[in-house]
Amino acid sequence: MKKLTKSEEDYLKALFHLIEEQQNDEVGTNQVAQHLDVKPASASAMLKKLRKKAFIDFEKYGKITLLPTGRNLALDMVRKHRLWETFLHEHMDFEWDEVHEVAEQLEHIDSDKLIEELERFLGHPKFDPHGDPIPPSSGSYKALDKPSLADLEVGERCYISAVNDHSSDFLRFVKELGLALSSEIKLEETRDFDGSLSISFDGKKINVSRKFAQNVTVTRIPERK
Amino acid sequence: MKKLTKSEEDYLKALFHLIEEQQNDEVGTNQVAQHLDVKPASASAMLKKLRKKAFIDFEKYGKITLLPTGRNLALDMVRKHRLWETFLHEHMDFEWDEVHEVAEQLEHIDSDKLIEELERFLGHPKFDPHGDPIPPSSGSYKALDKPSLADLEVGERCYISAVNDHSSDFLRFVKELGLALSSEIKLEETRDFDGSLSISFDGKKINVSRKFAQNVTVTRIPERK
DNA sequence: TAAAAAAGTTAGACATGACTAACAAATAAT
DNA sequence: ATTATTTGTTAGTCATGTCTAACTTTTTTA
Repeated sequence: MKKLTKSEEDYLKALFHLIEEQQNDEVGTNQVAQHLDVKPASASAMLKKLRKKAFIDFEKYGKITLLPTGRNLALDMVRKHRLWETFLHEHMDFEWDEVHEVAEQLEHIDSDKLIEELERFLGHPKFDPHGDPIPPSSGSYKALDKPSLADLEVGERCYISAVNDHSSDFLRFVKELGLALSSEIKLEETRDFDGSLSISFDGKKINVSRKFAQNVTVTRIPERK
Repeated sequence: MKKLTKSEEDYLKALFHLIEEQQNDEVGTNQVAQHLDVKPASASAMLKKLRKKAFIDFEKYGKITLLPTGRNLALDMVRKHRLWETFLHEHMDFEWDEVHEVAEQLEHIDSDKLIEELERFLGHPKFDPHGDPIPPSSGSYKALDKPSLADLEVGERCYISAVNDHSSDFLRFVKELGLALSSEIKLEETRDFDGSLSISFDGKKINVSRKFAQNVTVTRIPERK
């Protein structure tokens, strides 16, 4: 799992907060832009990038959804932010209104060990200085985060390990395609304009939508050299 | 004093370390590049930028010098790095060989208060986990860091408050120009290709070299609107 | 001291992530 | 239902900091 840029992390966290704050989960480009103090055009570009990486999803002109992977990453940022705020308040003599700005910087420090140790040092706090809950380490269920067909790189091969949509509609479609758990699938190409994918298996090559691909959990086949 | 970018800080710290490590202070572009794992061309560009900001000095194809301002900033980075290393080692259970990488990130956190508090929290340590000395806060003498003629922005006005080169050669030249402590000087323009400056005073407009300007300490005259 | 090697610079390209200006789509108001 | 407004997108620009390739200067060495 490759490292995110500071900006990518900021956007994911912003999306998470906007979804939390508003009871409804109708998050739009302009809200994100305003929250991060950038212009809508900039947000638009970054959101497209995050969609391509399958952290979020949205249709053109539509509302934005945090996908599980993106949500986990956002939770991780919130967790780090609140642990650092607690540290600043309890040990560095920062007032509750001083902690945010510095925590905003500290949350981007990349070290799993540091965060684990920090949590231990602080005595596994459940709440930050503002009374907001500190999310638990996502380490556990992050490990369980299975890749979907949409997470593959072009050229990668995989087997289907599960399907996540149990609607008869979806299952019927899978069957119709001739896809089975034993099929060795290869990702042939992805199309940026609509996120759809081309896959091949059993000598056939077909197109599937991104939505479809996200609902198919897979096991990667290591590249043979 | 405007904030430096992460890269600028890295380059200043690299220069400081290269000068320290080698007994001689002959630091070149390629050494800097190698130390920071970038190509010489990249280092060349950044060094030019730092020279323009008067943190360092060097002639084309020549060796690099850290000017006082740059040295202070570098010392600040070293101080922060070593304080964080101490923190990681003593409180976060990091081994001596694990601290560096994370401290490398933490040293760029921008908060004077945090560093002061961290130092207090650690009990004002004199040495880091590797036994390297932790430089004292430069806060004190940083405040005394007087701007030179070369630090002005184009259009700014100032009075001369002191000259730093006491050679008769230099002093004779100042007198010859007709410059006096009471002269109101305005920086007219700067030329990137050789760093020289155009200044005006008493109705005259003259050219001086960057070396010259760096040896003239000034008091800024606030802009009148 | 003249050729070879090393060190340093410039020019031009690229990625990231901002911006503005112009346009398109969706929602709200009359 | 047809404007008007808000929301979102695209195209093109810019700054930062990196890169490669080609070139120049300095230093080494034979």
